Amino acid sequence: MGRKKLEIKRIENKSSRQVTFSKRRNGLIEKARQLSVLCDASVALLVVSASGKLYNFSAGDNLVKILDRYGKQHADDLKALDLQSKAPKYGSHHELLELVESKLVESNSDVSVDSLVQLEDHLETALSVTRARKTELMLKLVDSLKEKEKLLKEENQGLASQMEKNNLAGAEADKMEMSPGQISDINRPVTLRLLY
Amino acid sequence: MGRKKLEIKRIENKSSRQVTFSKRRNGLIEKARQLSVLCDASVALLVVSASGKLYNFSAGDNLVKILDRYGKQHADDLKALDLQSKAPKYGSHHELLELVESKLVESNSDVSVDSLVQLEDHLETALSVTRARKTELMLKLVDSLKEKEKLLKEENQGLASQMEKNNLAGAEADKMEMSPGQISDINRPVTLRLLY
DNA sequence: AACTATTGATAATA
DNA sequence: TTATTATCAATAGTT
Repeated sequence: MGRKKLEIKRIENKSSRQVTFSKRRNGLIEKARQLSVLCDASVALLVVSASGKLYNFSAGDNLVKILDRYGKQHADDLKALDLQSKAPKYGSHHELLELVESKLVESNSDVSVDSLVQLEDHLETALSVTRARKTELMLKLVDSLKEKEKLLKEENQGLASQMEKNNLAGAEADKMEMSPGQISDINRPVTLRLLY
Repeated sequence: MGRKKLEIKRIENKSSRQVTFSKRRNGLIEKARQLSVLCDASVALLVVSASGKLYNFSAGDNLVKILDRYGKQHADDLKALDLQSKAPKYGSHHELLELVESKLVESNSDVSVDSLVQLEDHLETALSVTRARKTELMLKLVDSLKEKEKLLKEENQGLASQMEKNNLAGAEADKMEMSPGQISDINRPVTLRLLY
């Protein structure tokens, strides 16, 4: 779409790569917006430049909802993420507060509205990503607890039925301390009451 | 880019909306791929169709890495922000809805910037409340599941020890089908392996 | 799914 | 960066 056909491979010239990045990034965002409007869809787009700067866009729904949805459908892919977040790399509470404070001072001394808008955007994206991860982690925790519960119930039932079997065998010999009736009326119902 | 200029607004005809969605989604993904290759960038793209189906694409890095990277980059700022959402107690859900609704009616009849600023404040508060409640409810769910787990474990242990007791009594009479050894070596360890 | 007439995007350029 | 414009690419409507 230009004066010449361009092969799709890394542009070696640094400045034209930069120009192309800027143009195509804007084009991509516009296309995303159009898709969202035309087809009533939600679109989230994250672009990280080679220099590490992140650009984000979302339409039709906020980024949180889209990411949440992704998290639910791809929980398995995200295990690595979970593991990383379990070993937090954050400093102490005190350190964090100091950092935030310094960022705020920074932004207060900079009077440009544009730069504040940019900062707002970055923080909002970061917040969205973090919220999505929080939600995802909590959902996974709930799932794992439910799974544990299921296994425990199975185990419990297995033990109860095994016990009943043994009790019947014992009753036959009339040597039991506790009758089968006591077991099924007192012990088993406790479990059932708690779980159903 | 077609036989006719297309206005960028929701396509009302369902089937042509579907066709356009499919075409443009593919186009968007191709553009994302090209940007990634040409400019050595990472791109993540999530698209949710009106019918709720999710399509995702990423290039240059996998989506998890892109999200994770950005999350970490700003994790420090966010930790502090999260702390804010712990304290406050708000009115009922119903009250809140009424407030928001009344503000919306107000703002539609009054276009002043001031009133919109006020509305923004109110809505942000409502959003915070909703988030806080979500988190609170999830934490409660987690707690209740953990409590269930604890009770089940106790129950399980009770059953196991009761069973062992019965088995010993039975063994004395030499009428057991299953020896105590089988129970403690085979049945009990399964529980332990699954839970710890 | 294909096919094209058109519009849209953008590479080179300034 | 921003603007221009000659080209190439995407796609809307059609088969």
